[in-house]
Amino acid sequence: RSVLKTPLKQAATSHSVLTEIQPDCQPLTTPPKPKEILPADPWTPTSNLKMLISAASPEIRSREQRRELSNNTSEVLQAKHCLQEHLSGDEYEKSQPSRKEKSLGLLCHKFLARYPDYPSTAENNYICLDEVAEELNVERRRIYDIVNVLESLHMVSRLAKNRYAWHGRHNLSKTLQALKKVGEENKYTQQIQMIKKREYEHEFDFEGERNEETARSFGSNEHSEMSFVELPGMEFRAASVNSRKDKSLRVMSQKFVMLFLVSTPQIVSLEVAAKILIGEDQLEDLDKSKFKTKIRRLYDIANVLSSLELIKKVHVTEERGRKPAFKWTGPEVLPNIQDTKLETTSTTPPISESITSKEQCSKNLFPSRGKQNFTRHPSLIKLVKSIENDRRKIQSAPTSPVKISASTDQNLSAFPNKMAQVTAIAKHQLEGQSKKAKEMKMKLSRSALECNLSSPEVVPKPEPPRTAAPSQQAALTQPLGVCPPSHSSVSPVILPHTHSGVSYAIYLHPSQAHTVTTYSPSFMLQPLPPCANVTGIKSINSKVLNKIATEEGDNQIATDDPTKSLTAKERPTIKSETSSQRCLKRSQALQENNLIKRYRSDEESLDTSLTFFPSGYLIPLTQCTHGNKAGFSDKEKAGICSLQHTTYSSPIAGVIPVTASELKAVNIPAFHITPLNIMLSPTSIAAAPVLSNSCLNSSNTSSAQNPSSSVLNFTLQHVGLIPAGVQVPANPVLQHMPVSSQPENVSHSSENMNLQEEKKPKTRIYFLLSFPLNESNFLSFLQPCVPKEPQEPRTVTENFFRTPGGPNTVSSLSANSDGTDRISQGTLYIPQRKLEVSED
DNA sequence: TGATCCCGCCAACGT
DNA sequence: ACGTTGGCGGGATCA
Repeated sequence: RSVLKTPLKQAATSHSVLTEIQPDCQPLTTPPKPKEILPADPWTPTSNLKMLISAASPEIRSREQRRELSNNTSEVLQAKHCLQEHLSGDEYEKSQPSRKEKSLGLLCHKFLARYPDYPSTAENNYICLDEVAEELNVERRRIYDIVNVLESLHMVSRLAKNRYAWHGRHNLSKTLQALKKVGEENKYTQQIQMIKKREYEHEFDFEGERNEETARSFGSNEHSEMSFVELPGMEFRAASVNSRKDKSLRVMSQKFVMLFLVSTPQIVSLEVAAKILIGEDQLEDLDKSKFKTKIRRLYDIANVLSSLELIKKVHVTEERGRKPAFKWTGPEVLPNIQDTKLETTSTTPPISESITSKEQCSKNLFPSRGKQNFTRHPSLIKLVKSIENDRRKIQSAPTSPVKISASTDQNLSAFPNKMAQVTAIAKHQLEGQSKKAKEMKMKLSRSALECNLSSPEVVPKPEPPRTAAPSQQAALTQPLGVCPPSHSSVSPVILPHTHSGVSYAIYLHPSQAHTVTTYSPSFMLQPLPPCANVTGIKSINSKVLNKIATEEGDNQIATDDPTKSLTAKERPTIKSETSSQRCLKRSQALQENNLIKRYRSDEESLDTSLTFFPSGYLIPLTQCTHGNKAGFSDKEKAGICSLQHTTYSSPIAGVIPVTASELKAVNIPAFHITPLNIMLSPTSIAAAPVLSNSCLNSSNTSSAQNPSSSVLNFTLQHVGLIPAGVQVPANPVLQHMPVSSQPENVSHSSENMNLQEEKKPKTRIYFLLSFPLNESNFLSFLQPCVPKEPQEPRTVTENFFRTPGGPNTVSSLSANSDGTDRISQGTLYIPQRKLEVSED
């Protein structure tokens, strides 16, 4: 036993060195290992020891242990050491109590080992911070570091006070897509170049213009927005209550990730990252301490991301010297825009193009801010180029191929030695699960579409074998970016995600979030699939309406089983009807009534509903779609489609008879949006531009989109974003624009979108704006963004919301079984997955 | 030594 | 008041 568990720990304290030096002996110097109880160490979840230990306060106990143990430790260490050697030989790894053992990276591995990469919806993967802290034997503070980063990736979401829900990598691809998009919007690429340029200049000392320009462009606009944008968000739910300022870590983490996603080489040095992150507020003059602090934080984030295998450390050799940097080793994120299905696995999307389009978009969006132009002095450009070239010389180590699932072995190899063992262990365990899931996904995706992603595995077809379940899961999981096929029904459909499909809501302005919340509730979404399986997503919506609140509470629970979720839902609100069918009907009816117009959807129509979250970060909407499509009846689809088109033009209002609450629920669903939703906080107008940018990409046609203010108001109110009395004007606006569902429609808009055209239908996008806009602004925002690939609509999602006005809902929510307070805040959120199903 | 980054104080916020 | 979150930076370790 000792072997297993401890190996890690003790092993060489710091590393091999120690071991070598004092292999047997006691570690005089540092009491290395003080560690706590040995047994516990093994990250094994089970470790009872931990429990025991936990009894004492963590710190105290840890310290005491250290002291006490130190003596023993040496012995232990030796033993372990031996063992280790046997085991792996060299790698004794780090286990000791040494600093490394305590590293965030290792801790994160342990943490991750406790949960599957692709948890099934059914399980209640909820995380109790206290428990985790105890089990892992660390102070809670450390767990926050991990969780915060995971939150930024939507791998976890906060449910309540000490609770978080584990989503694993299901939403990862979407999140990454959203982040990429935002990063592009923010022009991080340019910012990076500027920074580099500056550095370069400094060295050589150029003239002034550069500085000024850069500074300006840099400083002024975008960042600020960006920052806000980034607020960390969680996936679906907003769970959060995020009150605090969600500042740093979460946001920082997202930004950091964005940098990788927009960088061509996908390598980002800490220095540059720190500057950009800081820069947002203040241009360059960073003060040193600030810079230093930022770097520290980046290390924290990087450790977690590294544990996730999204990045790995490398060194960039520039003119100056080597600089620590990180290379993205995560999945490639397809640009939305792009065309669809490529088969290439590799990444090679036309970055330049995308950027360009983006830029344009941004310009369009923010016309006023002209400054943005990137600086483009010729001379500068040259510099930049040269720099970049240098940059490319990075030494990165091996990169691991990536992602997807690589086989276990590969993954292992990739890991650093130290961690490797540990990780490996954990991973192995986990991998089984994740791997399977991945495979399934892959298969599915492939079969469905041929995505590009990268899946190593090639199996083209989905196998039916496990299928039922698997398929579902796959759907749930969201495959990495794949594309989507649109398609029809069933099978492939699910695959949710595709990048293109990504919809996300951006909430700008963190602080605002509160505010936002206020007025807006959230609304959300629904998903449906789960319940019925595929069936009626929409129906769900209706249900949702009814009980949204309840659901939320359920959601955790619900998550597990769609079925259950339903029931749960029922109880609260609905109760009876429960059957999903009914829901569906209702929902359908509502939808139809309400709204919606349809658009053409064809099969593809996605149905989807979206949700908006008030939360502050980027939220990818997940969707659940899986079932939906299939589930939906044609009519629904039709109805939906129709709605959209008209929607703005004519407010739904007339149509809707339903109660507000219903509307809320319904509306969204009705809308069916697949596309993006963006919420801006009112305050941050500045932010707006950002948003717009995103939209930009898509481009668009401006067309018609402008909704009249009245419409907006109406919509918003119904949706619950704003209180009934409130008028939009200054407030948020909601709109949605349909893009064409089909390519054609889109096409007109811009070339950017071209690609899309070919492919499938496009999705529609809706935006929610919370800040005051002018009409003119508004228009710009409206522009539809079409995802590149249209994917299917996936959608579903979650739902719920809270409204300011709707205390009821809220309260009910709060009632959740969990007891969590999540809702208390008003936000709601719902279980995304609940419906999902998966499982099967 | 510079690169990393653990540790934990203590403030902000919630309850 | 107390508990939860988590910003922040000193200073210990690592390389």
